[in-house]
Amino acid sequence: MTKATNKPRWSIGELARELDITTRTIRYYEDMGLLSPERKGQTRIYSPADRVRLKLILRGKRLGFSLEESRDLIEMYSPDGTNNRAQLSAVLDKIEARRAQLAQQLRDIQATQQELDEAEQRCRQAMSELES
Amino acid sequence: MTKATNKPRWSIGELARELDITTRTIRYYEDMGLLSPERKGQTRIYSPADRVRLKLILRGKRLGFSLEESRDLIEMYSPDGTNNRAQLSAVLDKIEARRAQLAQQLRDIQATQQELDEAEQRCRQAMSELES
DNA sequence: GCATACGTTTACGTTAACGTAAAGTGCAAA
DNA sequence: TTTGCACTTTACGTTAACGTAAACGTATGC
Repeated sequence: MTKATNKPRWSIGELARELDITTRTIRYYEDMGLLSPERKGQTRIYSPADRVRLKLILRGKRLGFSLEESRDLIEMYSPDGTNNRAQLSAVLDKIEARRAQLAQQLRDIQATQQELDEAEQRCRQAMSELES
Repeated sequence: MTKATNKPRWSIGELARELDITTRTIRYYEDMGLLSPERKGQTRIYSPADRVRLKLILRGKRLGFSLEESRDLIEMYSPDGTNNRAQLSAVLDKIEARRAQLAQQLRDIQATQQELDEAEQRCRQAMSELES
């Protein structure tokens, strides 16, 4: 027996509103091969999986990734046509490389946070010294 | 008495080689108002402070910041023409906003790291199952 | 029947962040 | 002196990631 609960679907406009992007952007990601929603006639219909992929892309953008990089990442998550040992090994290498990049970004964030702390200190100091 | 030790200086080529960027890039940052090195005649001469600013820009790039954003950040670090209370208060607001963004990026990194962990698990699992 | 709202494709426009090439300057070694 | 290297300016070219506009289908309410 299959589940009776119909899975939720979204229109392009609904997703755009929810994620605060334009429909143009969503269609562009599809053109770039990052999404491939179902079609009901001409109209695009997005599944929960499509929505997840879209959110992953937006998360990548917040981290400064290019669409190409996000596509790469998402492909690592989904175990699709990766069957032979050489391919799996290549994926492991890619994962390791990404990990190194993320570690670098983490260090960069921490350094920036610390400098913001110091800047705030100096700022508050200047304000307190400003009171005659 | 002033320090007798002459402070180190760099040519544009030296900095480019050290930081693995092109001289074009460094000049572009100057055009955008992110750097303003001394000149000896026509030739640019970079101080340790210039070098720090350049490194800050590159760190910003690794975090996906635009040059505009990096310029903003660097201005927060250097307490230049910020004298009156309104300006200082505005800087504090900017600092807070940056902090929020960095916190979001940190969450994004952690989520990505975790998904990489899971992807690696599945990958290794697939490899072990591949041994007949 | 017609406006309104949503969807579609096609296509040209825009911006940031450089790349690349041309043409010239200044100095040091051969 | 000329060759070569590093520096300079000017200016046009390029790419990613969309924005924007035109022109068109389709359903829904009045």
